[in-house]
Amino acid sequence: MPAPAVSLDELLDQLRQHGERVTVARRAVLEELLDAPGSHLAADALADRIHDRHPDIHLSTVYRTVEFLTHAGILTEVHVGHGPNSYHFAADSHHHAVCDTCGAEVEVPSDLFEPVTDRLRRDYGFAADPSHLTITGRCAACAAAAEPAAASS
Amino acid sequence: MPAPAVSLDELLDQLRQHGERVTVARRAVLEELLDAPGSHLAADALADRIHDRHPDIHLSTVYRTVEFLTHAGILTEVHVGHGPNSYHFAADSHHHAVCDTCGAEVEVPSDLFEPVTDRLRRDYGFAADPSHLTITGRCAACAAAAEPAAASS
DNA sequence: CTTGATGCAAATGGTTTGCATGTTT
DNA sequence: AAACATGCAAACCATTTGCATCAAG
Repeated sequence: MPAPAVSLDELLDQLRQHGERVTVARRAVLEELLDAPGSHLAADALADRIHDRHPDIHLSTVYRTVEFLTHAGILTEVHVGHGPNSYHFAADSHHHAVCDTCGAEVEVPSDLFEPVTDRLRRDYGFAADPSHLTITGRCAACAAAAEPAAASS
Repeated sequence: MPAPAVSLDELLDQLRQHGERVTVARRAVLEELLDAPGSHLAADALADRIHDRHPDIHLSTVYRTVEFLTHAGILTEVHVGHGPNSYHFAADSHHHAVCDTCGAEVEVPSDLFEPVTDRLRRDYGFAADPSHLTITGRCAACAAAAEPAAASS
């Protein structure tokens, strides 16, 4: 289980050192993300959690904050096939495989795409950034349920 | 250059054989996709092209049509990082690497993700379907422009 | 005090949907 | 004629933005 690679204080210091302001919203976003299961949340879900303690923090602020933190290199924005984007710490590099059928998420190591990025660089000079990627498909359970016939003999 | 793997008539027959109706919109969508550069278009662009000959075909119909054709197994829906989804023939399997900076698209062979899908299956039992994936990053030109310093020595 | 972040509401872009009508079979 | 696809307008969702206000430095 990948523990958060950094602490809240470290992150806030990192901001201050770059001359960026530490605001309630920024602290709140980082806090919630730090103790989110899997450390990744969509803006919507993030706002919901933040509202428990800071009912005044607006969803648009959450959007602006994750955008800011992403540009600051602290967060990574992940594009999930359909569904909203989600955010996790850039330091905690990993990918997700999301089941189209049941929505289950499998966390996969960050080097999964190495063969892909290597080949893209070698063959096309393309510097791929797979950090935004989410793989879709069928999880083990759903795959088994979907093709019971194919499992025989 | 990957020529269309199937002809319009074959596709229409395929529909008829499954008891599905052949309509003006379906024919139009298939026609435009067949002669689109790279054989992939977003719903919006698809509608624009269709409007040249069929100004009456509504954008929502295009959406319903590509959805239908996707479920019918004829098209594949591709999720591009930001930007709208695009559609291409399922038979013409390939992926795209899209440059974050200039928007250039590199077409890459369909087996690119094989190491990824293999590993997901082996390690997680996850039946990945990479056909919807688009890789983002920097194309050769933009990567070179972005890091001139790193190229020295 | 100055710059920059936030709340709110309203706009945006992509996509979906309800319903009456038109088309395919 | 029956079933289904379509046009249109309106709804929807995720996200962005303008602007006046507020807070961090």
